[in-house]
Amino acid sequence: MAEEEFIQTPKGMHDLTPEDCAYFYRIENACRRLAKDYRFDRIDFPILENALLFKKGTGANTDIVEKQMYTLRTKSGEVLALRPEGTPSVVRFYLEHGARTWPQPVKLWYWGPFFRYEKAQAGRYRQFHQFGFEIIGGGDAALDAQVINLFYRLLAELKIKNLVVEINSIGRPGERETYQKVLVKQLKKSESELCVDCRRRLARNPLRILDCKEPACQEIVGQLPHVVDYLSDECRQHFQEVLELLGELNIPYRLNPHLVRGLDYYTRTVFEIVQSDDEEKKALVGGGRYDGLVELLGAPPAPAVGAAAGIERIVSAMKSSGHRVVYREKPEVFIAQLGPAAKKEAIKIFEELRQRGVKVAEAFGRNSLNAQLKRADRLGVKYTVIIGQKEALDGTITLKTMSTGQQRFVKRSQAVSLIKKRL
RNA sequence: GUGGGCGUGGUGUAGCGGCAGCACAAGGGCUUGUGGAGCCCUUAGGGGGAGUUCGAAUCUCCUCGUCCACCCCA
Repeated sequence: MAEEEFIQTPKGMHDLTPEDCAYFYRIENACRRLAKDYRFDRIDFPILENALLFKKGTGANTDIVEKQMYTLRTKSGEVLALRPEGTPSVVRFYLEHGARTWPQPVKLWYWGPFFRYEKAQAGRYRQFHQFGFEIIGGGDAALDAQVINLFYRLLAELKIKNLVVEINSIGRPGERETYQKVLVKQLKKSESELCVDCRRRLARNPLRILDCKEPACQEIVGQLPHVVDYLSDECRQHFQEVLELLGELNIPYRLNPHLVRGLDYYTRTVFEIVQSDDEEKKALVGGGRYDGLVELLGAPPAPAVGAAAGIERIVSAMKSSGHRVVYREKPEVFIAQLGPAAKKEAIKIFEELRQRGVKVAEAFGRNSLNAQLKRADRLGVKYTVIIGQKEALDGTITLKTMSTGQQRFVKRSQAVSLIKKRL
């Protein structure tokens, strides 16, 4: 590729090509539209945050914080982190801007790059993009349903096929602990039959054993009680209500008793929206309720629910669903010119047409008419305006209809309105 | 973080120890002012570094990147 060392993107970082940008733009437009409809306000927050925000918020023992966070120390000794996710920042924003005094609940959305130091794979990058929708200050099950609904409609609008909402409730911390204890007790009995990883998980993160893929483990897991059996009446009812509302909204969901999310702050509802084409299950959206996070970050408690979507993953899902985004509009008219006097005229007529809303293309950097017409043909324009020395002197243009090859002289003064009329 | 696969012009690929080839794309020409078909020409390549060898894209090692699985997650 290069004689000398060629500098490439760092591992796991990627460029967005014009095509990628077109997809991003398409997705962002859909977000904006739905944000408007569901009354979410857009915010942005810094890419660098105090590292403590994530240690406290996301959880110091989560993989995201423990292993995947880019942290750095500034010259003055502050410890900052490249944001690995958005939710703690949204809560920080809520507190820092006194949004507790705004009409509740506060509905916010964001969009931007996030960073996690992990081994890159398809759909998993070190710099990736997410958008998220969060509702803070409301505990009603209808809000859980609204968040799920919003993301589901968004993906459906982007024509992504085979969408399913996977949902579970993990209750409140106390209930989860009780469940976890039961789990550990039961699993200890058959510890020797578990895989190596799961034996390790038993001590560190027993809930993770639930979605181990080893057949031996799955068999054992199949006989275990579910979290939902350990929920308080309140939580169970909340969950029931969420499910009923999803039913009312005709959202296809699948109860997944093994769905446990990796972040500490989740309570009650947890969900993912997955695209499942033959065997492969790709999570496009993940989220849930996090009633404890506001308090965890040092404010009077406020319930909240939200979710985030991986934009790169949505793009690949759109592509695999056959949704192609056109990133360059087809022009209607091409301006070809020959000679310096003609070029002056050409650049003016280009501008006049553009101002009249005509989609116009040119190749001013090219001087052979042959090459210009070739370009016009490739672009598939309906008309080509040809201006040469002769036209420039006569005050005319040549208007060529590409499909038939016919051409006629038109007075320069009438050219623009004539073209406009004939398109 | 662990294990494995793969890196050849811009893109997709062939050759598998002996002249680096093809297709598409791009630019130019055949046509000094006329596109589409055709023909011709041009640009451009083995990720990087060491080693083995008379000779390496091809074998070995290192390194970088990428992909897959695990892990985790968006």
